[in-house]
Amino acid sequence: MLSKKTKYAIKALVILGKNYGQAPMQISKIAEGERIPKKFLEQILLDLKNAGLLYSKKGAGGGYSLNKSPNDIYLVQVMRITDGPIAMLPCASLNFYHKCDECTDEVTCGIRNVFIDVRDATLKILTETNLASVIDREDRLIQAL
Amino acid sequence: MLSKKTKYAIKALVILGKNYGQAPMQISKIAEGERIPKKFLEQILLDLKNAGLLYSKKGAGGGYSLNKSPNDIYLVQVMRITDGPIAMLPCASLNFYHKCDECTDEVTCGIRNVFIDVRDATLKILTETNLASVIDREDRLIQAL
DNA sequence: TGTAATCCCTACTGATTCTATATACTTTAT
DNA sequence: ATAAAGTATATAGAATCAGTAGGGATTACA
Repeated sequence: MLSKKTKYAIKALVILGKNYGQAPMQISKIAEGERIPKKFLEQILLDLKNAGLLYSKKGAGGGYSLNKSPNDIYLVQVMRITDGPIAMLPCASLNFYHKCDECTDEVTCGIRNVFIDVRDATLKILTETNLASVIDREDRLIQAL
Repeated sequence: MLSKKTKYAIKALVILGKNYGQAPMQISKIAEGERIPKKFLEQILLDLKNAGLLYSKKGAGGGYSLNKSPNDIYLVQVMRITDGPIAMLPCASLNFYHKCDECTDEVTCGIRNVFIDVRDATLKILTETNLASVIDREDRLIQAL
């Protein structure tokens, strides 16, 4: 399961993606619109900013905006910032690898082998899906109604 | 991430798969071989038994064995027994669906839409991979050395 | 028939992680 | 100045995870 942190992060980024090119948007506005606890969202957006995804402006009239185009922010980046590994096993992770405590020979581990396939399948989608794509999906879903 | 419970469950099932057709195997033997805490493994095997995957025999000379062929036990079943949902979002789960607290309209949610795709990609592998396949992967990995 | 081996079942506990909340500080526009 | 924002760190309650404990029930076998 995604943590709420990651879910909130993606939701906020989608909102900011829809707002791309316009004036910065305040945390409180996003928090209210998406029904996310404001102080929690503050931390999350700060993480995303420190990771380079967001630009922020302090003071009156300040707020957050995307630091790059919605076409250049992929879900996989967000998830790695907020949740860490994509893989379901530590020994199958590309960016957060570590050995399983109890495992004696990971090279010939069939379980790891399967979960590397699962990771690759997941990664394929998450590295292809950017914010623009998520927004586009929403547009299509609305059209379909 | 998979819970350790699920990882242990799969490991134990793979061992029992390799032992399929032979005499039942004791918890302690599996626990030692796979370096899994014995009392923890007891609980896990009990769950798998109650779910119909294992047969058990009490008393001296007793133990556990698979209740069906390694060809008929799929990873998706095991994971649903021990970890629950496969999907990364509750609102994207087939077997453990529930609504996201903060979500106002899940039908047009682009995030959900993406994670349904992720779920399907994951599910494709997990519903195709059975214990026999995991064992086969191990054989191939050993051959490749 | 007794005893050791084995699985069965429930309760409990310590550690960790998650989901926030609290408090105070810094920067900026007006 | 003052108010509106983001920045930063600490704290806390709840939930979950990972394992432990202790006994109970069943069975094989001497």
